[in-house]
Amino acid sequence: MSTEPRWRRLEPDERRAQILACARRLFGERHYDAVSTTELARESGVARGLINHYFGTKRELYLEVVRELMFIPEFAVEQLAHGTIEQRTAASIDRFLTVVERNRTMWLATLGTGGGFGRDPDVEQIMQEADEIAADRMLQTVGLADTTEGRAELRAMILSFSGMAKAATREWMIRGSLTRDQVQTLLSTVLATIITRVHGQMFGDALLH
Amino acid sequence: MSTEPRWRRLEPDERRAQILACARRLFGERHYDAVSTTELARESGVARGLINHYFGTKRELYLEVVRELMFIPEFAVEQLAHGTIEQRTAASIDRFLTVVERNRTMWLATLGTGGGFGRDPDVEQIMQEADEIAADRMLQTVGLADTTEGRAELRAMILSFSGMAKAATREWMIRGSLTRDQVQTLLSTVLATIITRVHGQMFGDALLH
DNA sequence: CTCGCTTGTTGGCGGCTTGTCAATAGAGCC
DNA sequence: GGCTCTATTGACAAGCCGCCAACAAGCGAG
Repeated sequence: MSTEPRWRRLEPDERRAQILACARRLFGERHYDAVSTTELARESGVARGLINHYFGTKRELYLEVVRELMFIPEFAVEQLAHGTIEQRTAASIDRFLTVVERNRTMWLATLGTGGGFGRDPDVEQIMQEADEIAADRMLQTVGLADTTEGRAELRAMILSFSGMAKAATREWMIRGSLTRDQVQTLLSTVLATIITRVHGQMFGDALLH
Repeated sequence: MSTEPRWRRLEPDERRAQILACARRLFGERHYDAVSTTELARESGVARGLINHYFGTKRELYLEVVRELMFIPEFAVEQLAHGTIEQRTAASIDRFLTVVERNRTMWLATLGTGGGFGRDPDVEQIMQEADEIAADRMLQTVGLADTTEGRAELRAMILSFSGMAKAATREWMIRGSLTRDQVQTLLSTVLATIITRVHGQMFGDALLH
């Protein structure tokens, strides 16, 4: 009789990726404790114990999924260093929205609740790191990466701004209460305002041109 | 010998509130599945089964906590209908920050991560409802409650704005990267910009005075 | 071709979790 | 005191998770 193996032996990376993909799907459609490791294993076509072997804990697997989702959309950073502040912010926002539009599914997944009760320090930290990377990228894109005066404050305000960017894209893509053009106008106007008026008012406006 | 009762019989509302308070505390300091109903019951000084009796499910108890946290800070809505738009937004933001500062703990708990993977439709919906109430309240406070033209869009933009408000208060209260005054300047300037420039540009600016 | 080694993978055990439900016992009322 | 109502308990069954010893896929050496 044919002795076909009962299971295939995969490279760790491969198996890991396979489980991770499955976890991404399940955690994407239901919340944490409505997904059991038993189901996770069954869907992955794998023994339950293997999940612990690769990720230690259901929770760690979950965090891995979050981490993966947050850091993926690293769109090309391109210097748009010419033009007025208004032009630069407009171009920057346009680029941002295009990327968001293109990675729609992924982006919606990372959006989640939009400021939740989560109260999960680990998730919180992952988000924060991702946000900071995004903020620095934004500073760079607008061509203010090497601002010295009030740099920390500017960065903090960009971080705040990104809270609005998330909420606005949600209005656009999920609720449909704003069009893309309206979001474009809203975000670029506000970003320009933050840089010129708010930051300018606080620290003088040497950085405007 | 003295026959003191082994447990006191309380009014349903009272017992409910007691458990809820305890749940608020525990869910506040640890994430969902790190809190067991056993612990919840022990801390509440109550049998485990009673939790199910009152809330049905651990998860429903959790959602109840979220709901309570989101809707509590209903600060007095006071018409600030005089002054320029700038003055009104400034006053409105000042009021907002004062309330936040006063209910610091509560607010931080509701803040959470600021746009998470949560992926919990129930929590999501609760947040959304709370946000909409807050947005309407904001419209009212600034004295634009009865705007007719582009009302839906204005509301959507206020909702987006509240994403920034949350992020900014986080920068201020948790990370300390902005002072309260800076947040005040940032938020009121941006809010005024949204109303006058952005909304004004889209729909004409009949509503400015 | 076979043996043997490495290590990816399994399967079941132990402890703990959660929802249910019949039984229990506060506390107000007559 | 006794009766009733129902808030509350406690134990039970099902299921979940982390652990770990045993198993076997696949590869290289002889």
